[in-house]
Amino acid sequence: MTTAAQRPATAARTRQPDVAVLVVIFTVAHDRLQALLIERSAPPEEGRWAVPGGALQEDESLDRAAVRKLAEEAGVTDLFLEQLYTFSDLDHSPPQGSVAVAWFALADHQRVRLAQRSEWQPGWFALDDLPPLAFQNELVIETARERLINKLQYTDAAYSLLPKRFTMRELQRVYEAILGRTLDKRNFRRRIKASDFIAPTEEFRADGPHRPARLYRFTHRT
Amino acid sequence: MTTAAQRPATAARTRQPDVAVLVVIFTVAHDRLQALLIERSAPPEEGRWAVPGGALQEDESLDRAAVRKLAEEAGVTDLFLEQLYTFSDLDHSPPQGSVAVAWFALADHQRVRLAQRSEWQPGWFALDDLPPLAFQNELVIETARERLINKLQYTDAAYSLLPKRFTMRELQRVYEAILGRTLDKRNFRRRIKASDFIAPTEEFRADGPHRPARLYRFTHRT
DNA sequence: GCAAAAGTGTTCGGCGTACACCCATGC
DNA sequence: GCATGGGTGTACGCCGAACACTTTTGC
Repeated sequence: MTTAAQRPATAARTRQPDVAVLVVIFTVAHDRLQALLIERSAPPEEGRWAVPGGALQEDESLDRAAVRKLAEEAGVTDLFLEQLYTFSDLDHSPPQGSVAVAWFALADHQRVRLAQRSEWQPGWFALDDLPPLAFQNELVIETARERLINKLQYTDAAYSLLPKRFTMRELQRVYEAILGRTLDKRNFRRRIKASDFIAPTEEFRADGPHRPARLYRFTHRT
Repeated sequence: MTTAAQRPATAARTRQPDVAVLVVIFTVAHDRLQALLIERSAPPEEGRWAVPGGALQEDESLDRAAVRKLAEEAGVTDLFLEQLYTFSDLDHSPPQGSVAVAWFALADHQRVRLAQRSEWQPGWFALDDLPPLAFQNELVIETARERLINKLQYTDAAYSLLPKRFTMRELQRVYEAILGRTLDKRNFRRRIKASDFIAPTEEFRADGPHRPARLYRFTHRT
């Protein structure tokens, strides 16, 4: 026996389950980690909020479906997007077998342009202040948050949460919002500088009665 | 818009793609990391080998499908099994949209009882000596190997590769086979003992003209 | 000149790594 | 008594964490 992809026609007693793609879209705004949610204005689970998602379109690969969702809901492309986990039976209503492939994305809040619709309006919610969610989406979001915290330790994933030029302090605030704790300024700067993820520019930004801050850029992407 | 699981009937221009479950089953035998493969005795990809898998059965969740596959192919239950990644279009034959949810499992070689069939015979292959594979299964296996190496660093995943009682040397050989390099005996023992994954027993095993080895057991599982 | 945020160095403990010898046994 | 694998301790470099003061600017 082998996979359906490998031998589609011969397996006994199978069915073709629903396959959905979910995209947890994170941003950091007002020093808080936020997720994009959409209000369900019709049953089932009417009035609750849910992670953006939808069925796989015809002849569409998973990655392209995730990219499409991101463009549809947040009007952005070309940012951090990674597969998270594939959930089964999130609606836990027998008969079982529904499959939802969850992804998570990181978006610079300033660049996002939310979809405008008459129904199913989207909105940002801080992770520590989520509304009632549909379909066990708490689980999906929490899984995404854990992965994000992990990714942050050893990748430059944060590039996707900030504009092209940013100050060290802004970067630190992003890290603090995600990790949910304050960081020591000196240790943070040393660690980040040693990481090679970012490089200094010759630009500075003055925004108050204090010394202007040097601007940095990510080296790897954007 | 929301997930198919969440709103199955309304998405436009969707299809129900094939959903398969793949299980990469690893074992360590003869000091080598090996994977279970099945020979395809019919087209497509006849004569090539593939990771065990099959279509999701009716009303079956992904986890149960993976557990079932493991029992069918290797005759084992109750071992390390973790979702790996969900691949799209492994057969890369348009029309696209096939979905394969890959898992990986670790099995004690001594406990495995391979399925006996007239066709589609299974066999073990060392990872550094794989036969020609079907459907980009190299990618699946390599992804699994990377995850396994990672898991080994900070979990007790190896519990599933060894019998209930084992010597330090046996454990070290398992680690060495997976990591692909030799380890320092003293450092290995210190690190493992500090990890709390294992505990010493009062049993010893004598198997040659030398000092008998103390047997250990995993604390967390088995 | 003062308020406000930017920027910078040192100390310490834990952890991974390198490395060499004695111990218990079977024959 | 010797060959064979089991079993142990120390020194060092790196990294993350704790911690306080000086610099530059606007008003």
